[in-house]
Amino acid sequence: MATIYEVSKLAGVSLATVSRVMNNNTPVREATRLKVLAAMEELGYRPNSIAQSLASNRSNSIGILVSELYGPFYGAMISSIEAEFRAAGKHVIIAAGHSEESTEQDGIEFLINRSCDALILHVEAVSDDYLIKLSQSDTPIVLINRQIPAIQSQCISLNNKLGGYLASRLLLEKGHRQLAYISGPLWKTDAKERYRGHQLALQEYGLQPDERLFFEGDFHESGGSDGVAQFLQQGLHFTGLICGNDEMASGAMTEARECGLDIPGDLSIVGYDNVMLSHYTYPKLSTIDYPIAAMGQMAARWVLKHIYQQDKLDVQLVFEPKVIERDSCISLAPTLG
Amino acid sequence: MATIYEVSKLAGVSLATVSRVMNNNTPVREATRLKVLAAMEELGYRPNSIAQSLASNRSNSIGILVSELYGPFYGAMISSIEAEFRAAGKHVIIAAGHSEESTEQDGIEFLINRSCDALILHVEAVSDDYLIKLSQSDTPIVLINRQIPAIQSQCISLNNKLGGYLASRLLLEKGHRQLAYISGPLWKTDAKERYRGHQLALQEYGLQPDERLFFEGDFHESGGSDGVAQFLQQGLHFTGLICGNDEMASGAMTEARECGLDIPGDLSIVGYDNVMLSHYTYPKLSTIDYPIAAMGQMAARWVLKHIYQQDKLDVQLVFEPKVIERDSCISLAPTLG
DNA sequence: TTGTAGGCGTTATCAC
DNA sequence: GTGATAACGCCTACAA
Repeated sequence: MATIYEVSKLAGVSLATVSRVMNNNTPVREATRLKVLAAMEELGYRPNSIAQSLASNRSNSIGILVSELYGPFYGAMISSIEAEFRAAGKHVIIAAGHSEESTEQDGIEFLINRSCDALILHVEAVSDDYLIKLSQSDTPIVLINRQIPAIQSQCISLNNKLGGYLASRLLLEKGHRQLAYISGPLWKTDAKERYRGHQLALQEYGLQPDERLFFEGDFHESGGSDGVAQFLQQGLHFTGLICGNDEMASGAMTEARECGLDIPGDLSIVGYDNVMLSHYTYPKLSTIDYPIAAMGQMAARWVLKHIYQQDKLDVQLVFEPKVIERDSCISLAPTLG
Repeated sequence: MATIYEVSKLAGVSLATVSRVMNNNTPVREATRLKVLAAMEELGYRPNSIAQSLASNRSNSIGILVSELYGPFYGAMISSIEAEFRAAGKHVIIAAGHSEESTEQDGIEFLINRSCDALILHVEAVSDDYLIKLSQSDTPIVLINRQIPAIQSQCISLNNKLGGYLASRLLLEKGHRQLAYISGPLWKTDAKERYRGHQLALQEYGLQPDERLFFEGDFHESGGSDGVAQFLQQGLHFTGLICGNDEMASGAMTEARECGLDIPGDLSIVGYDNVMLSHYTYPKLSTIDYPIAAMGQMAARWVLKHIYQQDKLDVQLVFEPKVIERDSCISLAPTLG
C-alpha cells in the first residue's frame, strides 16, 4: 500500500504538501495540487485511517451501545445512525448491552477503549449517576430514550407519558371504560412514564385505576400472554387492553384468542412502539408510533454538530409520539358503554 | 490519559517491558510484572488501541456489510457476530449495502479504508467476479449466503435448494397437489435456488410446474400480496402456497384473507427463513429455518481462526435448513386429494 | 530477563 | 506556498 511519502516523491513535493491537498486546509498552488492528485491516482494511494487517527487524535468512529442488536426497534435506530454518519465519512462501532448493568458498563468501556470520538447510548440498566459521571470523562456521550436533568442537553427522548396517555385515550374515546394495562418492567423509566400517561387519561375521564387490571410484564411476548392469562383466570371483565409495547400486545392477542376472545370484537388492544411486527399481527395492531429512526438520526446529528463542528445542523431533543390506528380497536356500541 | 511511557517511568522499567507485560508474549520476571501492573493500576492506564494498531498493523476491527441493518434477519446475524468477536476483544464496524451494486461496492471500499482486518459480507448485487478479485486483495473476506466455487473456502452458505425442496414437500406430503409459488427476485441466487428445490419436489411427485401459478416477487410483503392477488384474479385454483421468504408469506396471508380465504382452511402457506415475524402472524407461519445466527457466528469463527490464528476453532461452511411446522398448513382431506 | 532505538503513516508547527 | 521535523503511542528487532 502506497504511503504519503511515496506520493510526495512521485509528485516531487514534500510530504507536508501531500497532506495539505488531502485535507485542503491550507492553500496549495493549483499546479502542485494537480501533480499530487495525479501521483495519488497513479499509485492508487489511500490514506491510512489509523495513522490519521493517531496523528490527529480523532478516530472518526462513533460507538453505539444498544440493548440488543436484533429486533426491529434497535435495527431501525442503528440503521438511521449509520446512514447519517456514513454520509459524513464517519463509521460506527456497535456493541450490545443486553439490558444488564455490568454488560452495559463493559460495553461502554469497550467502546471508550476503542477510541471512539463519541458514544451514542441506549442504555437501560445503568444508573443516572453513572451516566452523569461518564459524561464528565473525555468521551462525549448522547443518550437516547433517557432523560437526565443534569445532562439534559445530551438526552434525546420521547415523551413517553404523552404516548401512554394517547394510547389510553384512544380506547376511552371509543367508549371503553374497563381498561386493563400490561406494563413493562417498572424499573425502566419508559415503562413507568407510559403507565403514568395511562393514569392521567383515566383521571381525565374520572376513572379509578383498578389494581387487579394491572400487570407488570417484561416487554416480551410472554409478558403479554401472562398478563392476559392472569386477568382471565381471575374472571375480570375488561373490554380494552393497553400494552407497554407491541411485543407484549402481540402475546396478549394470541393468548386472548386462545382463550376464546375475539379481537377486536370482545377485546380492543393497543400497543406501543409501532415496530414492524405491529403490522404483521392479525388483526393489525393499533399502536403508538415511536419515531426511533428520526431519533437515531438526531443523535447522529448531535454528534456531528458538537463533536465534528458541523455547526449548521439543528438538533431536536424531545420527540412526540402519535397514534397509529389500525384494526385491533373498535368502538364500543353505545348500549354497552 | 496516561501513556506507556509514564507507566514505565513510574514502574522504574523500560517502555518495552511495559509493552511486554501487556501483551505477555515475552517472559517477564514476576516481580517486574507486578511492579508494572501496579503502576498501570495507579495511573489508570488504558492502552491506546489506535497506536497499537499502527504499530502492529492490526486494527482488531472486522467490517460487516449487510443489505439492511433493520429487519429481523440481519439483526440476528449481526448480533451473533458481534457477540463472538466481542468475547475475543475485537470490534465490529458495520455498513449497509441496500442490495444495490454501487452501494455495496462503496460500503466494501469504506470498510477497507477503515483498515479492517477482515470483512464479513452478506452481499447480493455485486458480481462473483468482483468478489473473486476482492478476495485477492489485502483484506481477507468471508461471504455469507453465497457460493462461489473459486473461493469456496470463504463461503458460508445455506443449502437453499434443499430448503425449497423441503417447503414444497411439506405441502405435498399433506396431500396438496395444486401448488402456487411466489419467488424472490430470480437474479438473487438464493431465490433461484429455493425455486429449484420446489421444482425438484414437484418432479419427485410426478407433477408439472404450472407457469400461471408462479409469481416473481420482491422478498417484501407487497410481493406476497401482489402474487396472491394475481393468482386469484385469474381465477386459478390452488390449495397450497410456497413463498420465497416469510415477509412475502405474511403479505400473501393478509391478501388471501382479505379475498375471503380461510388460512389454513382454504389455503395452506409455507414461508422461508423463520424470522421472528413468522411467529407473530395469525395463524403462525410454517416455514423453513434459516440458521442465520449460527452462520454469523461461524463467519466470525472463520475470521478468528484464519486471521487471528485461533487455530483450535472449527468452522462449518455449509448449513442445512429444516422445516418448522406451525399452524399455517393443514392436511388436505383425502376425499379432496 | 531487560533496555535501546527505529519505525508504523499521518498531522501540525515551525521556519523559509 | 512549501519544506523540514517533531510529535502521536505503541511494537519489536537487536543488543546487552
